[in-house]
Amino acid sequence: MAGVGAAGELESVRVTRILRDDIILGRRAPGSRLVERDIAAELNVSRLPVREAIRTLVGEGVVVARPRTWAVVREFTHRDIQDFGEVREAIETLIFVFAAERHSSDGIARLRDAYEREHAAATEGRTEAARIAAGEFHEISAELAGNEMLGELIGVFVTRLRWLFGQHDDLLAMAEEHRIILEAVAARDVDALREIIPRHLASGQAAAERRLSSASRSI
Amino acid sequence: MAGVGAAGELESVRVTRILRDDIILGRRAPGSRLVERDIAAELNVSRLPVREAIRTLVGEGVVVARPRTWAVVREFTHRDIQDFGEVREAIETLIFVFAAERHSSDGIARLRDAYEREHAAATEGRTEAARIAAGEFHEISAELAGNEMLGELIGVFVTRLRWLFGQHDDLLAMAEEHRIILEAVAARDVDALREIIPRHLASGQAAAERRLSSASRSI
DNA sequence: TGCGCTCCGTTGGGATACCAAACTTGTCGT
DNA sequence: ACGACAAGTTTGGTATCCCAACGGAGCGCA
Repeated sequence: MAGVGAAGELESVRVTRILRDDIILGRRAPGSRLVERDIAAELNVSRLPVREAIRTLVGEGVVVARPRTWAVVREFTHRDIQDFGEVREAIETLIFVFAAERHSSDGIARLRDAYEREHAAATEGRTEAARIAAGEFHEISAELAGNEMLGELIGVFVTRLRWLFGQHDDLLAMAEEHRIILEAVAARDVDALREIIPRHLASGQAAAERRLSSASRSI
Repeated sequence: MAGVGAAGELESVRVTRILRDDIILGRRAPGSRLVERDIAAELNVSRLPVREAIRTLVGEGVVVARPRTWAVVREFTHRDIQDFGEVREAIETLIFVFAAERHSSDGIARLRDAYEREHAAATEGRTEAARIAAGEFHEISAELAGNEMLGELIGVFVTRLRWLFGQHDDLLAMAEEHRIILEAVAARDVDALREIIPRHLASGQAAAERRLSSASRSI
């Protein structure tokens, strides 16, 4: 059965996406088991794509696997969130500073477009759309930074980011912060950015901490 | 034949290490094909561990794989090296600054030990030993930084690092730079570090650029 | 000569069956 | 209550088989 997945998409990619979404959306709780054979049965695929998917998610840092036992959805501690925040601050600062120094006018237009879509969605209460646009805001910024390694780096961390910080409550506040960042990038005001970014991230940090507390288990 | 690998080590890990070393040591040239079946035959394993290994190396950024074709050893451009250098500067600065702020006296002792071994090896012309000690210097620093995410980040980049920057010619100069860093970390002199690190990395950068030129092919 | 197209061998992605090693877990004895 | 042991579970790996997609060589056409 199944046989061919859908439209040329690799099964392993499909499975990865499904599991990743399950984790990010909380359908698979931190600490819950990821049993290859069970997941394979659920999704009507063999163990192979599931294995690939789990490896990928381990690489993305949201799954923990020890040899010869089941993998589990990673349980983050307050400490992890704090550590992650520190690293994130350095990376995001780098991105926006580079973006400020190197952007083209066309790039700024795209960034502004993403912001405006985010703002509109946030205003109208379209939660999901606002989050997607906010994500694009960051993606475009990484692109404007003109450093592909930075893009790869983000790629490794983006799942964790979405998982831990995807719950930013106050969408309007986030959009407003993005507006401020946007203007600073457009004005190539590096000094302002070095001050703004840490504050911007701090608010998401607080949301992540709260989220962890409410769902508290782990260590 | 083969059957059991060695002492509990997973085959996929063993294969990964072999391929990684092949790449880092130049036994597999940039652009050369990594054909699952061939490698499996060479190493007397099935295709699965080879697949895992290739995936891992893709994650480490030294192999490029597109669906349904052979993977190739990544070809780095001057641009890639420069981009990587920029990112590395930010990360390493973060590491040493955190290490300076948070280290214990015990940690400094270990760092000093690594430096002294590096210096001794460099003085006596023991190239390999000097490089290993230099690597440990960085590892210990990352540990002292007290941020596990930073450790994970380094883990993703360390292979690339070893590959691109592993050819630092002047071992004595590198050891001397590490001494300066060591003293700054010990003295918790963050400002000095923010000035030192970029200079430290620039010398390795130059070596990497030279290396790429001499082995020039690629784009 | 130079360009595009087709065809075929190659190659990875996946399915299936099976086995060994090792991790979990529950039980039993002290 | 606690530890050793046994049984069940789960992954890691091997061996095959099949298929779709890719790469390249060769062909034909302009």
